[in-house]
Amino acid sequence: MNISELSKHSGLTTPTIRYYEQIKLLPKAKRKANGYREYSEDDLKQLFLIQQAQQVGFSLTEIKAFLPSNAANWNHDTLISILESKIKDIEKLEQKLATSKQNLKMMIFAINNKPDEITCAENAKRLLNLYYENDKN
Amino acid sequence: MNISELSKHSGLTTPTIRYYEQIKLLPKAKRKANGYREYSEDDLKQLFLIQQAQQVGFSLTEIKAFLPSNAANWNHDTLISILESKIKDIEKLEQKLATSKQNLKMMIFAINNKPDEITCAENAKRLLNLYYENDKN
DNA sequence: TATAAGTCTAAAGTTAACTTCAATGTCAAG
DNA sequence: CTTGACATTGAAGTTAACTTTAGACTTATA
Repeated sequence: MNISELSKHSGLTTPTIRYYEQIKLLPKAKRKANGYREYSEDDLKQLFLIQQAQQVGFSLTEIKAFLPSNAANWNHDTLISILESKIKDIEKLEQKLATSKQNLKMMIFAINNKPDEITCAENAKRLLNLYYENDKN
Repeated sequence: MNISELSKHSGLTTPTIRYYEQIKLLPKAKRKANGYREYSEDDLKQLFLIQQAQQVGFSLTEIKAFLPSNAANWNHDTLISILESKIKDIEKLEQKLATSKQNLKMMIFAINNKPDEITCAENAKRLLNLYYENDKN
């Protein structure tokens, strides 16, 4: 497929795809006789993988290091340990998300139950404290 | 406390703290007679809150919109709905993290169980496919 | 066959979130 | 009373991840 088709399927713009090739996040694309890039399903899969990794907070540099297409450069144990450390990263992030969610729920509760006699400014301060107290536990 | 003390407690550098004031993520600091900024515990709490929100993927602009110190500008219902939408964002992200973690575990499994007869390059392709198949479910 | 749509490249521009710099002022210790 | 650590400002520089621009070539459509 041409680059615009890959763009449509992947949700990335064509300049972004070319940029990814440039920074070696994608292998150098095969070229047709006319010089146009030619892509396969595998490229599309790789773009999905990249996007997913990116959405959960990995930088393009990190992603590059752990793409299957680079697997040939790795030794087995290094690879496994990289993957395992990524899992740990994710678990840390999951923990943070859980805390944040808790905090947000708490703020909603606090706002809904604001004592009538306090002002907005006082309430803001109260919320900040609530939020913070919750973080510590 | 002085800015360097706030820096130490919060883990942010002093230029970052001044930068946050500049972009109004922090209220304009009170000044001592000599012109030095003077901070309170509340500022520290706010910095923790900011860092936490940032770690789970919110931009500084988003964070600014939802800091308790801005609560006075909001109306009750808008505020609640912002908070609720943040919770939804977090839940989406949690979903993505879970998928990614699954994928990583699968890759580890696949690597450990690589059939002896296939080459590294073939294995890489196999991994990419495994990864992608897993995403769809 | 002309004109629009798609592709190419290299290079410059953009945005977020900081960091670094330069020039200057303040304070605490010996 | 000077030396070193800390503070101030405004402005310029940095990095990641793109996007936009410009100029040229190719392909599909009316």
